Amino acid sequence: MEKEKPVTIFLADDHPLLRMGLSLAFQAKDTIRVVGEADNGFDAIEKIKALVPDVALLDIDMPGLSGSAAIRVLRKLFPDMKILALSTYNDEQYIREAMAAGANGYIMKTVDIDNLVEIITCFHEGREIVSPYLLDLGISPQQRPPEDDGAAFGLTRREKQILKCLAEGKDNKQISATLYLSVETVKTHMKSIFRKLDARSRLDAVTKARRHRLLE
Amino acid sequence: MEKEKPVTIFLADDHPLLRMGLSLAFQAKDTIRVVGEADNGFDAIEKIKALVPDVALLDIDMPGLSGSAAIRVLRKLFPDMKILALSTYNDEQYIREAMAAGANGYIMKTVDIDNLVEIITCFHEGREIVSPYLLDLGISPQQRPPEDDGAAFGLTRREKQILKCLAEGKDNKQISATLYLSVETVKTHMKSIFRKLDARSRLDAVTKARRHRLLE
DNA sequence: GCTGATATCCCTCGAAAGGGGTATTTTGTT
DNA sequence: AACAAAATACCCCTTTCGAGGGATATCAGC
Repeated sequence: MEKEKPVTIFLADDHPLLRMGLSLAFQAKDTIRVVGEADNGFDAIEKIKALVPDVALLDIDMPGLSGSAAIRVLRKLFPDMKILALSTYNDEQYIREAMAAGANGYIMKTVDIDNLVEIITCFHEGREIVSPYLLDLGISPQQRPPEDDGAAFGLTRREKQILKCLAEGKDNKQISATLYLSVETVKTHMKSIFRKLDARSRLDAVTKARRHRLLE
Repeated sequence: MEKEKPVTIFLADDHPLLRMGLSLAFQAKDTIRVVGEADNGFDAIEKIKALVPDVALLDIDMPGLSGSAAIRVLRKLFPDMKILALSTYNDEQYIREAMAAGANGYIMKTVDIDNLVEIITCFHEGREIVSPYLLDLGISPQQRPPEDDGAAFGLTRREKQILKCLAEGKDNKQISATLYLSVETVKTHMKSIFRKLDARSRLDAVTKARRHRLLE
């Protein structure tokens, strides 16, 4: 049997402990080699551009640039790179978001290590793995990101920040404290968000934001 | 220098990868010895009852019995055990919840491994570590759990129905119309839901429900 | 019988939300 | 410099929430 080159993989996750777990799990396998790590989306993109690994394993929930946003960028830079989203949640919206951003797969952090290794090697061999869960949702991998959402909903930077706070369940007072604004200003922005999203309540706004992947 | 017995520690987290990371990090230190692991709250309680470690490190977000609920139970069984909550979120409410359940400390998963080791050894030596963050929230460790022993989430059928309506963005009036109830009844159930989920707003309730996969 | 859990309904009251304005300052782009 | 867009802040107002109190009725289980 010929000796194959190991699959090179890049890890991005904001939890050092988890990265260590992954690294060590892969070290034990000579078919996979970890070539780099990052703890946020920005860093991940920069390093991946430099390292060009076979596979990028990106956590969805990272500070700064989120995994989904990073995936979107990477998918444009490397149309053929195998990108796997890693996440704590099996939330349907998160999954759709990641897949829409251009991920080739979505993996739960509850995954067993051997399964993960198997998934990665299969991916590298060109076989697409579509879990029954993804099929249930009617999602198939390798979708191209729907023509750059640039327009979004015309939300400004500030409005997106506030929307994000909103999605975290904060009330106006907490949001004002988080962003160092007056409550009145938050209310003003909130009105703009509601108008742009055609939402009638904060819950409605968050639901619509999730649906349209505005939370990145 | 005399040779001390290593601190025995129990790990509970539903992510095998993270547990592996922790285990390996501790293996490198001869001052800490991992005596057991679990991937859910029920299992953790059973094993901890059998093993009686010096320190229990429990993830807050686990399927089945959550970390906070497990902490509450363990605190009653072992009033003096050092219990540390581990979490992805630096959400004030989560922190308060864990501390109220009887945790001695709250640790973010973004923690550096060396810091974690230091924290644990300090704890074992009897020194309480109160992070500036906890102080900001006016929280001090070693609080006794307030009797409230609501096991899992224990939502009733009706409460689940209302929670679902809530997640759809309905207000109390719409919910009452949907379920043929008076608004007052909806409010009563809503209060129960808030209490059980420890939510402070409807958005918060929905967020927590999503996180704990209560919406299906 | 008693108890506990569930479900239903009612009241008050202060705090937040939500909708309508207007106005100033900052920032970015012609 | 001129202009547009964004960000900030405040006013008014009504409705809805959410936290306190209660209360009654049913049904299961001991």
